[in-house]
Order: sequence, then structure tokens, then C-alpha cells
Amino acid sequence: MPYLTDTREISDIVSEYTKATTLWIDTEVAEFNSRNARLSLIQVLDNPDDMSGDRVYLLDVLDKPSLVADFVEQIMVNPNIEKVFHNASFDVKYLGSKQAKNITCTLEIAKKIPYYILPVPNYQLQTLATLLCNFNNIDKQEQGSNWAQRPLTEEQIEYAYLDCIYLAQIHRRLLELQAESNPDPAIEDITFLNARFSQIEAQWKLLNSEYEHLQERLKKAMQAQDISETTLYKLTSYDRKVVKVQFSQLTDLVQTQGINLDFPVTLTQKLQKDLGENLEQLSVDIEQSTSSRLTLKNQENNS
DNA sequence: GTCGGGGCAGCCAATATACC
DNA sequence: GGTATATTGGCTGCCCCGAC
Repeated sequence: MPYLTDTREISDIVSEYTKATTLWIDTEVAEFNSRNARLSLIQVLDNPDDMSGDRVYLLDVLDKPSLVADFVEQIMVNPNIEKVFHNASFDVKYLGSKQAKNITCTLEIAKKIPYYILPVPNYQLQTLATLLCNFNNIDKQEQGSNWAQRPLTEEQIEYAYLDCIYLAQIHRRLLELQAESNPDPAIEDITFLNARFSQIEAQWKLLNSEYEHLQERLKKAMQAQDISETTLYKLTSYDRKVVKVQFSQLTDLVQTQGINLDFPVTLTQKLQKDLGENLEQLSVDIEQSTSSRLTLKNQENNS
């Protein structure tokens, strides 16, 4: 886990990375909760098979904006290099934001995989590393540590390089699960899907009806007994506000005040009926769409 | 043909979740 | 604490279906 602080050495390795096709990247941000938030470290792994950490380079970029700009220009903006992050939007915000191209986010991949294929309580890097890749004893205490201090502690450096290792391993497993959860519809086994779907539908109806019923009963009971929290659940409520005005009053105001206000209004079937033949005087925009649904066939006709 | 209920989808505001 | 995105729950519109 080479830890580079020398500007020249960092520039050299960044130049090397321009030849890569995929990089697994994490960052540490100093004073993240202030207006002075700035990059402290950029950790880069260029070989996902490395578990030793030898291929994870820690680039110390604290208060070296020209190095960060160089990294953005050579790596982040380059569409030929895939950059893999966990919760990419957070890191990318400090690394070129919208200019960044070819970004992969393991958090987004994970969330798109159905729960039954990836049953995890949350999608934190630590959780995925433990449950998906069998890493144990992961310490996330350093996450909130002082990344503005120099020198960094051994624990901070250890934490920083391990995150890249976890990231690459999680990414690999997620790609496998993603492939499993996205079969080509053209070659799916419809007989199998029919059987499995009808099999779990019966169980689902039974379980779901109890689930929804219990949820309603629990909510009502907690409200009635004025209990906002149990050992397992908390009940929150909020006031919603909907502001309404008569359509005629709104149009009058817009006309008399000369307000620039124009937007499409959905003409519901009722409105269309109310407008009658007047509808023909309007240049309406019609959006067509097709929706499909699956219904159980009548079992009597099915025999 | 009309009416009403149920299922589904879309919209919106509030809230939760990731990261450091 | 900042920020982007997803989720949740209420509301509404639309369609289908059964009853009359």
C-alpha cells in the first residue's frame, strides 16, 4: 500500500493510470462537515485481483489542488477509463463533478438487485464487504476521524487502503449477481417462471395480508396508546400541505398581472367531456402508452 | 348503460440513506 | 452537516369487472 506524498511521484502514477481500463477508487475528505471540506486522500486500485494491498496507492492530495485538478483532467474526464466508486456521487463531487465520465457506482448496482437475491439490511460498503465477500472484523471507526491531520495514523492508512480492496471485491460479486438478476427475456424459461410465480403467489398473498394487517394494527395501537417508539419500530408523522385555488381565479390573476406562467394541464376524461366540442379548438398533445398486466386465468376454463 | 369497488400507476412532499 | 438519490405514504386518475 504505497502511500505517496511527493508531488512528482503522485504525478507519475497518475500518468500511469491513464493506461488503465478500470480503476477502483475511494477518497477521504477532510473537514467534511464544514465549508472548508476538501480532499485528503485519493486511494486507487488498478488490479482487482490484488488482496494484499500492494496495488493500492494512497495519493496524499491534502491542500494540493493542482494535483487534484491533474487527476480530474487525466483520469476522471477520460471516457476510456471506467472509474468504480461506492456511492460515487459523494466522491465525484470532489473529483470533477459533472465533468466526470464513465463512472460506475457499486451502491447503485447493489440497490438495483432484488432483495431476495441480495438480502442485506443496508448497502453500506462495510455491510456488503461482510455479507457478500466474507470479510470480517471491519473497522469503520476511522471513517469519521480527522483526515486533515498530518501525519495520518497507521489506523487511518490501514482503513484507507482496505476500502479499495473491499470495493473491488464487492464490485466483482455485484456484477455476478447483476448478471443473475437480469436474464435475457427472449430466452427465459416461461414454464419455470409460471410454476415458480404461481407457487410463491399463494404464499405471498397469505403473508402479505398478515403483514399489511399487522402494520395497520400496530400503527393504530401506537397512536391510540400514544407510544412513538418500541424496541423495534418508531412511529413518525408529519403534516402535509396542499395549496389549492379556483382555476378561474388563477387565470384571471395571470392575465391581469401579466405573469409568465405556462405549463401543460392533463385533460382528464371528465374535463374532456365538460369541454365537449370546444376541445377541438385546442391544440392538444396526446401521449400514447401501453401498459400490460398479468392476471390469473379462470381455473374452470383452464381445465 | 351506469355505478361503484379494486388494482395499478403517476405525482408530490417528507423522510431516509449513503459517503466523509 | 451537505448533497444526491431512493423510498414511503397519501392522493388522484384511469381501467376493468361485476352487479343492477
